[in-house]
Amino acid sequence: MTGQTTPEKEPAAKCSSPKPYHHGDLHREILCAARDLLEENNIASLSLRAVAKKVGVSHTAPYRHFKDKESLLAGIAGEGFKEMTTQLTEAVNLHPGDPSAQLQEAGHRYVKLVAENPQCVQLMFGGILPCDGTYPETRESGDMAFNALKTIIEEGQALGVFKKGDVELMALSAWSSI
Amino acid sequence: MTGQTTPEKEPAAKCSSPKPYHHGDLHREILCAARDLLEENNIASLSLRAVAKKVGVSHTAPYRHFKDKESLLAGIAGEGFKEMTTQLTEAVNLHPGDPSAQLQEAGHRYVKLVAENPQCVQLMFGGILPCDGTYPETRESGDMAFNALKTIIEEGQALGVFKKGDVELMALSAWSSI
DNA sequence: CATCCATGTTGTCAGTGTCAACATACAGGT
DNA sequence: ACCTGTATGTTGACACTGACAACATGGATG
Repeated sequence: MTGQTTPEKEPAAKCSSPKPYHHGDLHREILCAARDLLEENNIASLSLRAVAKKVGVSHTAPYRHFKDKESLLAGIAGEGFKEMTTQLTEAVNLHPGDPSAQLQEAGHRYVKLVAENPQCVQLMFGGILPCDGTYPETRESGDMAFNALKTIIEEGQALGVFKKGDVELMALSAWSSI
Repeated sequence: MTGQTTPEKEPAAKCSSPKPYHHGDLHREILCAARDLLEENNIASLSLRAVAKKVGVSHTAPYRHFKDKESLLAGIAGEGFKEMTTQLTEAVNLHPGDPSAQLQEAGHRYVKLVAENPQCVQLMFGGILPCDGTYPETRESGDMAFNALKTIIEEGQALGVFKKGDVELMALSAWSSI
């Protein structure tokens, strides 16, 4: 094919990956494939090699994007937290000025998220990953989701809808009870 | 009967195992060793072979006592629940007629148990094991612990110390918040 | 055009879960 | 006392896995 224009690659979804080199954003594709395989079975039976095969690369290719298996898991958890943040934010935007409805909507969306991605949620909250600073990105994403929840409660207190009290503690309570 | 001519074996702790054949209660020794190794690292890095080596048997010996690795994990979780039931019961007996103190004591003991056996607790509540009837014995032990907690709350309500309400729900709340 | 480095592949290794085949010793019937 | 079945333990093997080293490739940069 002489008229070889740049091998057009699919838009590669929505992620913010700066450098798609040879492959079209392998990092993202691996994350997606891993997430799919994770939900198909369980965490223990997720293998890097299966992920690589699903994406269509060699069995060590993932090591160019994730230090080891746990690192990949942390990546998946991070995506989960981002998704959760999105849901919480949408819940807020859907009911402006009504923290009570926001909280209910948030709860509803959370249940749905758990129902659809049980293994991923397990990964996020199951204590499989170390909670220290081993995976800063994952931790950051988790904090964002936590803050989104805290925001709802703070707003509710400001408007007198929720009882006053330690926001941190209340958020933590709601957080842990899920 | 020349008294106990049978080769004297150590009391083998407190478990109810009827038939120590060749080895002296391998089933129990495997459980103990597995629990130790589990706490030394984490669930993912616990291997049957390491357990077998620690006990001093061949790498397939555990298969005579546990169907597979998950089954062994379920056994460990069961032991954990039994231990928890013991702690809850002791908390009750320590403060007869004072459900409030019972609950506090129970909480105290629970925290201690978590601090000393984090991996085991993770196994019990982390959702790693299937919650359906796959491991009846484990489930039964778990129910016993749950009932022990329920008992405290019921007694508290009967004595007017705790607010009335759905016992099941309150217990579930306390249960899940830990 | 030369070079570097991020990316991807091949080959390899030790470790793991699990099974089949075999060995052993206790139990109960005869 | 012997025979025999069965619960228990061992040896050997297999496929799979995570991880590493060495090598290949191609885009970016000078």
